[in-house]
Amino acid sequence: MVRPKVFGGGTPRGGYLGLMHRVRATIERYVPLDDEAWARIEPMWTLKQHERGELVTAAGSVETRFGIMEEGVHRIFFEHDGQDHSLGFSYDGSWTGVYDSFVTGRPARIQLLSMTPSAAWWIDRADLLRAYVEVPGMERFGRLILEEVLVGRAQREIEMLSLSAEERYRRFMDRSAHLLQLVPQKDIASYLGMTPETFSRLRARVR
Amino acid sequence: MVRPKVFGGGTPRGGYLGLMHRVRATIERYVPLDDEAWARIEPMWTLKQHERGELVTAAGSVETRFGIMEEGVHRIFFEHDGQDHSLGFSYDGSWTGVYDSFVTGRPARIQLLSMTPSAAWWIDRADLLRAYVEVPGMERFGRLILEEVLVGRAQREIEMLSLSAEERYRRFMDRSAHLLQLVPQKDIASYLGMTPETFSRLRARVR
DNA sequence: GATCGTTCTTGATCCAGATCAAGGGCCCGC
DNA sequence: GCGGGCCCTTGATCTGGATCAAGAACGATC
Repeated sequence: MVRPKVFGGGTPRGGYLGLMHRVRATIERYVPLDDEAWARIEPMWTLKQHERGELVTAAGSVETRFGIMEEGVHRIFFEHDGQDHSLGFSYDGSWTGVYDSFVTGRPARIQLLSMTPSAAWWIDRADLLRAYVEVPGMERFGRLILEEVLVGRAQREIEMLSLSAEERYRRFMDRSAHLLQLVPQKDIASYLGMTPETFSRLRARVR
Repeated sequence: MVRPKVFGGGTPRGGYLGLMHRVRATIERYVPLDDEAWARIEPMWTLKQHERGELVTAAGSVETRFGIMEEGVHRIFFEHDGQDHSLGFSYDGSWTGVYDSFVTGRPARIQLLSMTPSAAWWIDRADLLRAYVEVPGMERFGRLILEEVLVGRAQREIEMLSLSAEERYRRFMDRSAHLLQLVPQKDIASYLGMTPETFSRLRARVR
C-alpha cells in the first residue's frame, strides 16, 4: 500500500518498482528521463548506510548533500535551549537532507537523525548543479520538488496556526498513523507541536 | 535605503534601478537575462493597479497568476473559524501571489489583500510555464526563487516554534519595524502569531 | 467639523497546554 | 536473567497568552 509522506512527498511507483533504480523512479515522478540522461547522472549518486541513532547531519556543519531515501526513516529537527523540535520525517523514496544549509551554504540549524537502520542515495550539491545545467529535465526536477516541498510546508503552517492540539493529533492519525510503529511518540508529539504528556493524554482521550 | 523583506525577498538593485523594468531587475537578481530573452518574456507581463483594501485573490478561487510588486504592500493570509492569520507581506520588487493554489491548481486557502494602493506586474501560469521551456535561464529563476522562499519559510517556522511572543516581537522590530508605518498593528500581531492585545502590551513593556 | 467605524490600549479573568512529579513497563547490554 | 535507561502514562499544579470588556484615539466620509 502506498502511504502519504509526512514530509517531502509524492507517490512511489508500485509493482515493478523493484526493477528500477530508486533514484530514477523518484526523479521520474516529476520529469521523464531517457536512458542517456539517466546514464549521465547515475554515477553521481552513492548509497550510504546509516545506523539507528546516527546523526546524519549535525548542527553547525555545512551540508552539501541532497538525498533520496532507499529505506528506513530520518527525522529532521532542530534544537533550541536544549529543546528538540521535529520538523518532519523522510522515508520510502522521498527526499532527505538539510535544506537550510544545502541551499544557503551556511552552517545548518536543522539536523538529521536516522531513526532506524536506514539507507539513502546522496548526491553532492556540485554534481547536482552540474546536472541542472547539463542534463535535460533536471533543473525542472529541482523546481518541481521544491514546489511540492513548499506546498507541504504551507499546509503544515496553516494547520499549526489554526488547529488545536487535539485536531492536529486527529489529522496526524488519519494521515500517518503508521509512523507510530517506527518512531517514538515523543518525536511525533514534537512534530505536532506538543509535549509527550499532551500527546499521551490525547491518545487516551480520543476514542 | 534597502530594506529586508518580511516575505519573499532578495535585495533590489540600487541607483540606476529606475532605468530598468522592475520585472527584469527582479529576475536578474537570480539569473542573467540578455536582451533577447527579455524581449521574449516582457510581453507576458501586465501591470495591474489595486486599491487599498482590495481582495486581490479570494479564497476558493484557483489562482493562475504570479506577481512582482511594483509598489505598495500586499498581505498574504488565510481565514479559519472567522479568524484571520497573516502569513507575510510583499512589497518593493518581491514576489506576490497565492502559492498554494498557483502550484497545485486547487482552490486557494490563502488570500491576498492590498493594504495600500498598490501595483504589481502579473504573469499567467501558462505563460510562465512556456517561458520555463523556451527562454534560457527562466526555469533556473523559478528554482532559485523557490529556494529562497523555502529558506525564508523555514526560518519563520523555527522562530514560531522556539521563540516566546516577546522574542518574536523583538526580532520583528529589529528586522522590519518600518512595516508598522504601512499596515495595522493587528495584522503584524497576527503575522507574529499573537493577539493585538498581546502585541500592544509588548509594545508598552519592551523598552 | 461632527459622526461613525476601526484600531489601539489597558484591566480582569480564564484556559489549553506546559511543567513538575512519580510509577510502571519495556528493551538492551552484560 | 538482572540492572539501568529510556519511554510512556497519569495526576497535580502552574502560566503565557487568549478572551472578554470598556474607553480613548484616530481617520475617513459627508
